[in-house]
Amino acid sequence: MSKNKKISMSVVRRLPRYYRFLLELKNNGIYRISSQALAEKMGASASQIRQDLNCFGGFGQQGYGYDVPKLFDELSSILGLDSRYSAVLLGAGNLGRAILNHVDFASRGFELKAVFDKNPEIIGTSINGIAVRDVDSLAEYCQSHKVDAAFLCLPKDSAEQVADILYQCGVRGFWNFSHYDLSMKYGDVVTENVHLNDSLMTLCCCMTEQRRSDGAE
Amino acid sequence: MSKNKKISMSVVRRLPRYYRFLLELKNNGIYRISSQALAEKMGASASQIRQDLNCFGGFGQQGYGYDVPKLFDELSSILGLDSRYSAVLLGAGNLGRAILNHVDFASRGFELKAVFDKNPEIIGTSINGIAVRDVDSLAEYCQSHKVDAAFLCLPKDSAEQVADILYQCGVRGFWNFSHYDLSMKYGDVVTENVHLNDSLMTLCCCMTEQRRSDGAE
DNA sequence: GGCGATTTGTCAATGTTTTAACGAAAAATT
DNA sequence: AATTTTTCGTTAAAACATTGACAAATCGCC
Repeated sequence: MSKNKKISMSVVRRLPRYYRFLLELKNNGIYRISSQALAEKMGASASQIRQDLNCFGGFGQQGYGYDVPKLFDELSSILGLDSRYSAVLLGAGNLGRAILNHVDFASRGFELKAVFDKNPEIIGTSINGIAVRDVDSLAEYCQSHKVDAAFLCLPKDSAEQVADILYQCGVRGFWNFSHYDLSMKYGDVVTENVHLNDSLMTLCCCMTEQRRSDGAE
Repeated sequence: MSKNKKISMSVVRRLPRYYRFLLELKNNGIYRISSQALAEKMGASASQIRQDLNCFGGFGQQGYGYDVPKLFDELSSILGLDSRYSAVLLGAGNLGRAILNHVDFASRGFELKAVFDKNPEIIGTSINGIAVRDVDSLAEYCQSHKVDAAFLCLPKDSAEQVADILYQCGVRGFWNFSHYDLSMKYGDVVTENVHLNDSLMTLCCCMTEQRRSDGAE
């Protein structure tokens, strides 16, 4: 049913947001919505919504709109949320632990299998029911277990070291919180970068820009 | 010196990365670099780098390239990192604490002044030397202290509640980790969203897309 | 100090993304 | 059952972003 054209990254980045709004509609018992109504709710243009959804096939119906539960299911499928990608988390520091506690992996298509760190004080302890292992045993673990994805919550230098091991063991998906640029070295991996420091700098930049233009007015 | 044309968001989002690479060059004692060399290092095109930097004025010199320390200083200034925006953090749960411990606010132009939460068990305790206050005292605090920015590390519903208070007290910069859409309601605020769950879904989507196209080959 | 090599700043061309317009299909209404 | 309204899917246009090309400026060398 899906059109065989590559989906642009701009569209992919909007899909999770559609998914969220559809879920909310569904939970509120709304079973039908028009692109216009959804656009107003989301602060987007109706045209964009129709064009985005049409990348994957015509889910709507003229004169009616979109069937909410159906569209929601289609989105889940497009996003691949029914997957069970096995994942490991690297670095059980503040950030890693926050991710562990805060993110619901299962509903996003991942199954967290193991956590690794190099700090002897926390190796052997348990977080959210998952034991923290010694990072030295990473290669061994990856060879005996199929690992699809890795969540990198460690500093740049450590990230560089573990990335090599992970890549050689066939890991091709990375959720990268470090400043190490994976995609520079490995061409065939899927990388999703989350750079918190960059994000905060961007905020600072925009606030400063606004302040300057306010002053200039 | 800066050209009076609005900088596009695409450019702004690249600036922190330039900043990072420039800092590294500077730390390595490299005081001069051409757009070509920087492009290779960053995996970008030389043309893009020249065009990006030129939005702010001609920092380079023909036949020579760019002076690293000078360019670094210019970038700091463009990003506004010498600012001292006063900030408060809302929500001292896992995520909030991780942000507190993990992010260096000062070097990104912010000064964290206070932390608020609604959980009685942690109100009064101290994180990183900053006392956690009762969120009920937020309005009072904001009225007696100038607050430029807020970091929202709480669930959607709570975010909605505090956003109103913050906006009414004049806060115009938001680092938003919640799923509440601030920019929908308030037009004149600067919002930088970090949606971890969306990010993970995006990774899942891209991995699934790759898997599908691998299978089709 | 002159000359070839280097490298920027900028303009033009290309590619991508968003918005607008409209025919066609289905629903709602009379 | 016919007509009006709604609303999609699609095509065309506009806006925006990236890449390529080259003249002009500066550097480094002889």
